[in-house]
Amino acid sequence: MVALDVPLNRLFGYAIGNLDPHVGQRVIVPFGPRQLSGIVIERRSDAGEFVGKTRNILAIRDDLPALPPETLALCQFVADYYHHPLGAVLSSALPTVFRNVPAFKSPAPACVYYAPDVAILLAQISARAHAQRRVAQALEQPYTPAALRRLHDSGLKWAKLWAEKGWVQTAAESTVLAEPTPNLPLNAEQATAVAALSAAHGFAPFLLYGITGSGKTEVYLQTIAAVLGRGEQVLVLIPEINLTPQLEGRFRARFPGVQMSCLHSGLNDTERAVNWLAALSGEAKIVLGTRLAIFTPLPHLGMIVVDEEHDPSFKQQEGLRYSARDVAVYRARSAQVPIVLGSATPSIESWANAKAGRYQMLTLAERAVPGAVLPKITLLPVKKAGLIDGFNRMAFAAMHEALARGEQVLVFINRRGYSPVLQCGECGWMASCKHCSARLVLHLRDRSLRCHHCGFEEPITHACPDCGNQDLKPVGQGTQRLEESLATHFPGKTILRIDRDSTRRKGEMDAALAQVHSGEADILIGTQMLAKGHDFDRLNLVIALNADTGLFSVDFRAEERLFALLTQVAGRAGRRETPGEVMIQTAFADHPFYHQLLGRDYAPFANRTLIERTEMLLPPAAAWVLFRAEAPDIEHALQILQLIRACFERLAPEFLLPLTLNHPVAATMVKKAGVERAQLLIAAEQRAQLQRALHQAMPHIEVIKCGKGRWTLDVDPIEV
DNA sequence: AGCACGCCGACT
DNA sequence: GTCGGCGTGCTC
Repeated sequence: MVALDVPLNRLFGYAIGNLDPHVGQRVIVPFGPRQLSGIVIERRSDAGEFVGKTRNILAIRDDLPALPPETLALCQFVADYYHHPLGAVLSSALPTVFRNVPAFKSPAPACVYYAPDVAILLAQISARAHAQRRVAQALEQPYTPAALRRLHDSGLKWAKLWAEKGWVQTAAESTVLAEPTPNLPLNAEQATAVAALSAAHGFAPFLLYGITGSGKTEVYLQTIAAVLGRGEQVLVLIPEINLTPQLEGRFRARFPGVQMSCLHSGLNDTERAVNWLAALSGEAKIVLGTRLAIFTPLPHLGMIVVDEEHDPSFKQQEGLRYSARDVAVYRARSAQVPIVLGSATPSIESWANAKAGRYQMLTLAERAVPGAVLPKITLLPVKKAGLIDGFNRMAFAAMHEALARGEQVLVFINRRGYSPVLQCGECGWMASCKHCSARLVLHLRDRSLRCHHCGFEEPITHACPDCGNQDLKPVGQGTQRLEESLATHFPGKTILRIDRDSTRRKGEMDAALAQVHSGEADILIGTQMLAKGHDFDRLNLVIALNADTGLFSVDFRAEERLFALLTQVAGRAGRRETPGEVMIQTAFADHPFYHQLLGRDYAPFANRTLIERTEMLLPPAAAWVLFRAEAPDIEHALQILQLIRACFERLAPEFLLPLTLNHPVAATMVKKAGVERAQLLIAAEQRAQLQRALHQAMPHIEVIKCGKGRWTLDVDPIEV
């Protein structure tokens, strides 16, 4: 029986001929008129019902090792739980080389570049070649070609050039010579956490709840040292952000003699395959990667770490909609190893598990740097009359003071473009997208109106199409407009805007960050992109605008995400000894949310949120699945969902009774990229009840004829 | 998902 | 007379 990447929820049986395929091996099989690459799932002695219909396996691909049974079992679990065909799960879980019919050729062994004496190298490089100097400085530590390329587009080219001249040396990756960076001293809480984690054995889930700057990474590093000491492998999952190189660097510096495999979106297929194979063979002791890395085969797995476990990027939002965090917990249980979920703002799901005693909570409430204090948070009211270009006067005053002290200021606004709405002053018409039920965003820089949902773009309209009025007004504020108004208020100051528009091209983000670090920029304007991880030495004042938009969302998880976001934004201020200051402009200063944010303690917020969820039977107090349908018109989409709902209604009472069957409704944004969308929510108190019902209903749902429409299933959706 | 087969409109 | 539109149906 072979699993193939086709959207059919079954395996396909083939005759083996004179071949001897093993379970887990990759085979090439005929499938209709084409040839596909598949994975052997099972060997059966009887041909059973397929007598006369079976065709022969064409070839066994032994260029890649067979998948170990644990990996197959993990994929089978994911296929069952997320109701996705096993072949499709395998296809998204494995490196692309497994999908291709041509054989995989292993590339030349990896090497690293390093400068034995950085001073000599730097002396050869012009003082004005900032980028080259940055790369040269980095070569104090050994760098792989991939890491060099990430450092700078031409990083590898320069390193090769310097190697020819003898200033830089190469070595096989495994023979690295650097001294490990020393362990940082632990405070009492960190020491307790490291001791508990290092001593854990068997399946033991931990929630490492540590405030920003409490030194969670150091806890991971010292725990990992203990696991490596036992000769076991460690899997570290991290969110999908551009911080992988920093973390990778820190790990490599701490464990210089230890082979480490990175698996993230910055790698090409070959690099990915090589790292994956190193993990499978057991050579790589540390695997550091984004959500996809959860499927990496690890014969000697000893521990799993999920850093920033609350981060939404652990949930894949298309195709196989799995949660890498949840799969990680399942994997830790089946492999009987400890797992650490770390966060300053844990997901309410994990919080509930800790409160119920299913996870052991480890708390880091102190900042790791002695004497470092938490930033002071102030709420500034937004009263229309008192605002200057969207700013409260106090915010301006604070900015003036900070700039006068020679510090940097970060203004955080989660809205790019010039203004989110272009409106007619006469009749109230607003520019909206042809293909989506959404407003067009005004981008003055390239004189366009753009849809942030489908990418539609058109030139700015100068007269109202409804009433002909020529006085169209931009309403509201985006990053570009903010940049413009701050330029007039702070003449002579360098303003740097960092959003998706200003960092679209490769390398622009790094260049912008370098500009911040070199001190060239005085005022930073940033969106979400800037909220995570980046440390700026001279930044002590952060101002957050329009935070309220997250407060009254239709999505019940919006508050939780806003808390995490503002905590991260606040983390940018005063990372060193100087206390930072965070000013949040809000029209709802009395809201309990802000009350708890000001307390700077996530626990009361999480506890209140958990009580609310329990009272309202929302996750994690209930299990949810969401069917989404899309079609050229909304009626068609709703009708598909109605047919799906009917499949549940026909279930036997033992399956039907535990369910809450809602009715199909139009999606919050009905129309997106030209298709109309609807959704159907089905809930139950227990995940298991929901799963049992789904397994009963799916065979009937799969045969529904959808015409021009289509449906998808999202188990444990995180966005509704 | 692909890819074939199949049955009706506008073209050299 | 054909080229080609995309509806339907199958893949061990």
